[in-house]
Amino acid sequence: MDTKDHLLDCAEHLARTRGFDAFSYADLSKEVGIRKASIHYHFPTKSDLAASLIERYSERFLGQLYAVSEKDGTAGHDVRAYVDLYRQALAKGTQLCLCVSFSAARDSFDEATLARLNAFHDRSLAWLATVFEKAKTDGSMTGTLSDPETEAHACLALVEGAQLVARAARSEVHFNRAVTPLLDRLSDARPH
Amino acid sequence: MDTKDHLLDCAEHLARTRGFDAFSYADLSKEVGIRKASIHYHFPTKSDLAASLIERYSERFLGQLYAVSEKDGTAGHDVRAYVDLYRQALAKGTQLCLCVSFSAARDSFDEATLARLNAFHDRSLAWLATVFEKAKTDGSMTGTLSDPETEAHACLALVEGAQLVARAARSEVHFNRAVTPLLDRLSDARPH
DNA sequence: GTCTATAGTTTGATAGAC
DNA sequence: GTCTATCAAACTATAGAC
Repeated sequence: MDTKDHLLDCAEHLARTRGFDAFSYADLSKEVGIRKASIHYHFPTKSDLAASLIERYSERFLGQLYAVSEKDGTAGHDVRAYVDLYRQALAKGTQLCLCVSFSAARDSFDEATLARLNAFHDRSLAWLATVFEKAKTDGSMTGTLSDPETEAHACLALVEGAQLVARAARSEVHFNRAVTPLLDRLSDARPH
Repeated sequence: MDTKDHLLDCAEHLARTRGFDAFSYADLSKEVGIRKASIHYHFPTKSDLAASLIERYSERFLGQLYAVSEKDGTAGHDVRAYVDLYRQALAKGTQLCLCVSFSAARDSFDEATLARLNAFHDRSLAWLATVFEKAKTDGSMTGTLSDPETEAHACLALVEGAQLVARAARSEVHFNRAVTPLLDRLSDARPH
């Protein structure tokens, strides 16, 4: 079971740097240190690997979001934590988060994996909507004119796009620049 | 020269739907109606094809942007036209624009193609910055608190992310929802 | 669970006829 | 310019020994 996790770790790294369609079992074999055939024992097809990757990523990431919102801080704090997760995943401009990588390769996946990808986005949007709903009452954000669901869609698109463009330029600065107007709307905004 | 354009058209379509790493010369051959070997006459390597694709796309898209800003309308009008270009490229949730597709596959390209991709983003950002600069004086946008370059980064990230997420869900509505807060800041905003 | 060996297919790319 | 024919390499996946 330890080998399986190691395989998932390396496969996730390859998917986030090269893209899911741009790495093979041979590449994965080299990174993990076992033979190609042994990978097929754990993940019979690459499609199985994709399903396991998005499932693990989704649980892990959403778990982090729920941990943030359980802390009972301001909505501004929650939004900042959300943006921080995407900045961390960017890894100084070298990687995408798995959901951005998988979104780009969406036509390569089967229905089960696509369903999990869509479920991840839906649950992210639901989490964000509750945060923006909270912002309406705790006063931790300024200029929240649109309804919470709409703000949620805009926030998700912003961080995913910021990550994509920043990785293309290999520049964390591009990410920070793109999210500045959002972070500036938080009333507990720190100087930058 | 007509065959070359036809090849570029089909290759662009494949890159924008499946991804650059997920189509082959065999796939392209079927769409265009000539044999694989004939494609190599026009584009000796797939790397040459990538370079031609991003060059043509960049000239075409930036040409459309300059045509918009030459019209001497409000900044609000320019931003709306910019968002419209990305909505059109989304094709009802079925395609990405080439720059989003290429950004995701960036590690598959050589230096020349990467330079053209980065140049496209830089020129887009420059165009957007002049638009947001104009917005400061013509009063066609509300709540423009950040400086023009920062607003440009946020706008680019928003439309690219909105397109990526909307295509993943095969839903134009996701795109429209994500860009609503931006469009609502335009003083000539239409009801929706 | 991991290995060697290999099947069967597809990949990007080339040679040479027309 | 397009074709047929072909290449070597890489691909996903399987069989069977250990």
